[in-house]
Amino acid sequence: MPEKNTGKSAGVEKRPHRQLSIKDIARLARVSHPTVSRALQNSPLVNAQTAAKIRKIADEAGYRASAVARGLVTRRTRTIGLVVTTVADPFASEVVCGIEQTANDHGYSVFLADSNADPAREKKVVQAFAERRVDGIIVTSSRVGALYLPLLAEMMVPIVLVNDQHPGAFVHSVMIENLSGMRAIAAHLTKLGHRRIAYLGDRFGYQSDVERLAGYREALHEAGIDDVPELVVHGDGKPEAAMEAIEKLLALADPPTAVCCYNDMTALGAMRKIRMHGLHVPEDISVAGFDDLFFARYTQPPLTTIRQPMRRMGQLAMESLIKLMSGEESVAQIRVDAELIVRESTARARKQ
Amino acid sequence: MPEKNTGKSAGVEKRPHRQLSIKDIARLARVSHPTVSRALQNSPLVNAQTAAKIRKIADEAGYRASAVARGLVTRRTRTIGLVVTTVADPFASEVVCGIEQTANDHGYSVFLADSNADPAREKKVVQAFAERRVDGIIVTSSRVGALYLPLLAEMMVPIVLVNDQHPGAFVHSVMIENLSGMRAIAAHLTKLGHRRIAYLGDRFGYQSDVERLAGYREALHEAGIDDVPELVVHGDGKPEAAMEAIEKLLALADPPTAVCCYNDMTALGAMRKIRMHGLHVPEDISVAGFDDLFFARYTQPPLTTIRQPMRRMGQLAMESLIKLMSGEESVAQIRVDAELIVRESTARARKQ
DNA sequence: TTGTAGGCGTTATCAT
DNA sequence: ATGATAACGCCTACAA
Repeated sequence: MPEKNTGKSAGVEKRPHRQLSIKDIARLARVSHPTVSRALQNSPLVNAQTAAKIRKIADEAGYRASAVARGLVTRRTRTIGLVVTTVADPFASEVVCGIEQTANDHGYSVFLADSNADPAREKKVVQAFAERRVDGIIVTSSRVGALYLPLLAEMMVPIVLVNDQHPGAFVHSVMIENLSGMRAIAAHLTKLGHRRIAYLGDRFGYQSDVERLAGYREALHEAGIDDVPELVVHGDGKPEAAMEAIEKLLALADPPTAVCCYNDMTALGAMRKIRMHGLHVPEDISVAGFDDLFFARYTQPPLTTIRQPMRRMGQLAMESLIKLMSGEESVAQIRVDAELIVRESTARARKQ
Repeated sequence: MPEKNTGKSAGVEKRPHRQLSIKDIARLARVSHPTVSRALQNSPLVNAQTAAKIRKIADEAGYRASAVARGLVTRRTRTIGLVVTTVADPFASEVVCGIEQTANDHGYSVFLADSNADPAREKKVVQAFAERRVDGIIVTSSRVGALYLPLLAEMMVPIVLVNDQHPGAFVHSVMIENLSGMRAIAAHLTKLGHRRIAYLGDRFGYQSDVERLAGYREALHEAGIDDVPELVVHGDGKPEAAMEAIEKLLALADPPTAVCCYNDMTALGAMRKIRMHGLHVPEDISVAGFDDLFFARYTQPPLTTIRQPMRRMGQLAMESLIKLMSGEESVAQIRVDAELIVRESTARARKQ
């Protein structure tokens, strides 16, 4: 029986060629299937010799046990679902990389899904994960996290969030130290003699933006600088919006001498626009980022920023999830430290 | 029976809580399971009224059919494996994004795996895909493609390659028009009056590097410029190596007035190093990239480059794979056109 | 140490 | 139009 038609309307689909099954190996090895199963799992309940023979035969035959059949009976697929706003974002892709490596090292496969910050798509994606019977889920940098919670809760599987904008108290998460990170950047600028320091944020109200803004404020207060509302503007975490937002700053009667950007992507747009105005970084205005994406050291000038250990954060998230999936406890909120990286986009303030 | 211990050594693992099955829904709806199955598949073989009732009940109960059980019987998992050198690469992540979206729109889920260009890992990854019984595989920007072929061939599933460095004639692939793309860039430079134009390539011998180098040469020949071996150097497609490689060019007694870089990442490193030498782009030397990654428009100066429609290429690859998985024919080699994007990193050659 | 007999949750086949 | 029954490929009692 090589192939047979499924009888579907199109009539084009065919059943794929049949793979070797455990029974085929059993026949070849002249033992029963369970014995093959045991041998392949290195069970001590099987004679070492026969086990070796079976493994040899299975190997030569190119036999691969079906994870789907195994998943059906064990009720664990050794699969996780990874939701990300979009992989085409340098921050997300680094985190994904860390997650994937760790998952792989522990025998897990990962289903990747982009949500595009589209609630409808997000729902589809989570439902797909439910049908796939994933053992756990990681959500990275979600902007609509609030929508997940009910959906995800239904699935009855552990969930870990990475830098989520809506940290529910009851879920597990890995987050960067937003506040102290941004405080370090802002303090770096005050120490360089800056007094008019602006903050170019993400969308107003996002958790990480709130925390970073708070860090910026703390540093300024410590340096005896009062809040100046006109120096706080918001973009959306991407270069385009940053180019618009910084216009407001540059149009000020007394423009800032330094700008703390929400992240490196924002800094990228800010630096571009500054240049388009004929101004120079850092001579006319200092610019700092957050994330330390790969391009930060190659911008002109190289970008002073805060390093987030993105891969490490992915790894931590996956390790946490693995614990949870094994029924163990795991730290609910993991906070990782940020590191100030001083490059050339920040310099001493000119004498006013 | 809420939970029971598996009896594994650790003793910590538990069977996850039982999900609703088709039989549960059947009981609730007072029909047989096959009828539920049919109703949920919108089969015409079931009374419209009862079908509606069943769907309502299933929906309210939050029932999700198990894709793993379905996969076992249908022998199709509606799952694909996606191998990428590393997602933490802007080119790859864009392609992945296009693939994922398209897959999702067609009801496919994608397993993502990084190979890290490590043959051992690559093997593990492909074996995992085999065990997962993926219906197809896409490999993006592989640098060790040659290793795959035997492994992948065993799997008996369709394979599509995206910008692979070792295009086997017998596989399906989506590739950018490397030659004409690089020729367009080089021609753009000759038209600007440049005569000493360098080529800063990827690793020597890679298919895409060979093709782009050929395009560069064609353009120069058309402009009546002879080959100058010392003007052709190689990096590895990343900024660090580019910084080293361009040193050779800058150290020349008669350095080039323009450099065609293998890709944008290479250009990023090249521009940085040029600046470190106190030179300016494009006044002292023009620089061009290839890919049009997101940052290209934000470099200082913005980068002249060749646009690869990365998402589109991912989409094409996935669509091609879907056809193949359905047993249809599909174009073996899809070549997509590159588009010249002129920005500010290239300018007229100064009078010598 | 090994084999036998279930069952995991679907879809498919054959009755009815 | 629906229901009984048998796979799918594996794991896991339990029996031998």
